[in-house]
Amino acid sequence: MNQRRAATERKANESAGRPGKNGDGPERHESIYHSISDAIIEHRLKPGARLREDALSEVFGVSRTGIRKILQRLALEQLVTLTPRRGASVTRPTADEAKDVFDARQMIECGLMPEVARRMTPEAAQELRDMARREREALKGGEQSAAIKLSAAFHGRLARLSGNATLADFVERLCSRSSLILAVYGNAGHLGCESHDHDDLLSFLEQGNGERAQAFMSRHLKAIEASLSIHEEEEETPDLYQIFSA
Amino acid sequence: MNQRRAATERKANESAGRPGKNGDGPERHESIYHSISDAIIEHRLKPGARLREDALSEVFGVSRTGIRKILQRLALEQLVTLTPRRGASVTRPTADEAKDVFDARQMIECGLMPEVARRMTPEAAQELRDMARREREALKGGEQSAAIKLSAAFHGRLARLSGNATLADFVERLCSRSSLILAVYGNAGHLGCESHDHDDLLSFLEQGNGERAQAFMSRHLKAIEASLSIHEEEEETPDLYQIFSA
DNA sequence: CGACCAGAATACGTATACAATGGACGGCAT
DNA sequence: ATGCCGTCCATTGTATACGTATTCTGGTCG
Repeated sequence: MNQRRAATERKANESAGRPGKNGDGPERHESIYHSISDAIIEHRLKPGARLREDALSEVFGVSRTGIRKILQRLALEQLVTLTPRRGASVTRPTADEAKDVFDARQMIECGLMPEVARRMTPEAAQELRDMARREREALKGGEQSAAIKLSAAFHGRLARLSGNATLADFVERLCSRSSLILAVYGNAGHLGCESHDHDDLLSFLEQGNGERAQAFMSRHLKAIEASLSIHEEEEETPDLYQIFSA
Repeated sequence: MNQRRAATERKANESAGRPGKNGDGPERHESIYHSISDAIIEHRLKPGARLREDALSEVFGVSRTGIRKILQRLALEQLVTLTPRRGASVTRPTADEAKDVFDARQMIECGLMPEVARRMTPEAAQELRDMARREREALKGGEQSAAIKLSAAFHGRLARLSGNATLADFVERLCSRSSLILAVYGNAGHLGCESHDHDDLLSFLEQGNGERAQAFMSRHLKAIEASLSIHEEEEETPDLYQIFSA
């Protein structure tokens, strides 16, 4: 009955992120994982933020064991960085990593477009249009965090339509990391995806025109990358030398 | 001093996979991880094999906590499957997954070839030629398991030369999974990579001919995939009926 | 003779307790 | 007054113990 004790204390459930759906069951960890990963993707947790194990365990009402498992999963997805003996913190992507991620998205997402165009169905198109609409509304309403998450979800859903689960997983991972990159190198007020880009892309896909969709996706990703201000932040102590010796 | 107790008992060290380099230090987990992952890639642990936590903890002389961490990491790389309440077992890839993996390799590895050709250096070429030679020797000597691991390492090293660490990680993951696929769907005696394919590929890369290297890689991967006998295996108990009723 | 149910054993999931390490603050010496 | 060193605290890493579910086996009933 140890599991129930946390539920009995009730404080954990009150402060949990999603009060409605935290069952006692085994999907509890999944729920916590999504709470944390959403918070990172939505920039509620900013790069560099420390994630202490016992703080998280207290917030979510589970013991440190479960938190550690979730933290390790997030670390393998490179959303958090695990420093030995120092704990976990939200990953701060370097400029090199940012370039790698966008190059990878160029290759994979663009390469997937022809197959996506081939498999596009009216139902899927409708669902994607809904997502694009909600993203536009969130953007207009000033809810940046919701817009970022919806944008990543749009790209992920699109990749999933290709039928290749492995590549879709890769794309989802890349989109999550892109959110982090936007948090570090993005300019406030000018979010990555233009408001109507996703709708335009959908039009090409509904026409079954994979080639134009591929070219458009390429421009789309290039535009996002170009909107970033990539400048290697100061690293460690060495920059102090070049700052004060100048 | 709890850590030392296992070392004192000495039985763990005697039966450990790599007796030489298991320090007490924090890289112990890394060593165990590689022991298990190598065993899977080399088909010493076959798909479907159960991986009991306490058995592993006894073999390696660490407690179940550390084993669980390693098992979860392997699960995220899809080398082992974690069934709730049932434990861990070596993943048995489905035919669909096999197709996804090889399609993904087509897209990523082929797409990487031009950049690899551009960045190829004499030193890197020499290292790759050594790996190809060792793979050929292992194949000739009948050491299938070593050849499989070297082949995966060759493809991974090649991808790493592109300079894109993210895509290189993806390729390494795909190569590991490919080893599993070969174990399930490969024909004994006819391993995936032809013995001189890797050498031929290296020639194109050394010439800086990215286009031909890309085309060759595409044929190379298609050849491997074609050499598999993809047939959905029987699932569960029903196969016993059709085996013994025949 | 076969199938189903029950009990026991085995193995996983979770929490908690303990140990070790790294950082921070305060004191002391120069 | 400042710089260095020692001690304390905070936080993670690891192990172990307990609870629970699943499975295998043995017995009984149809």
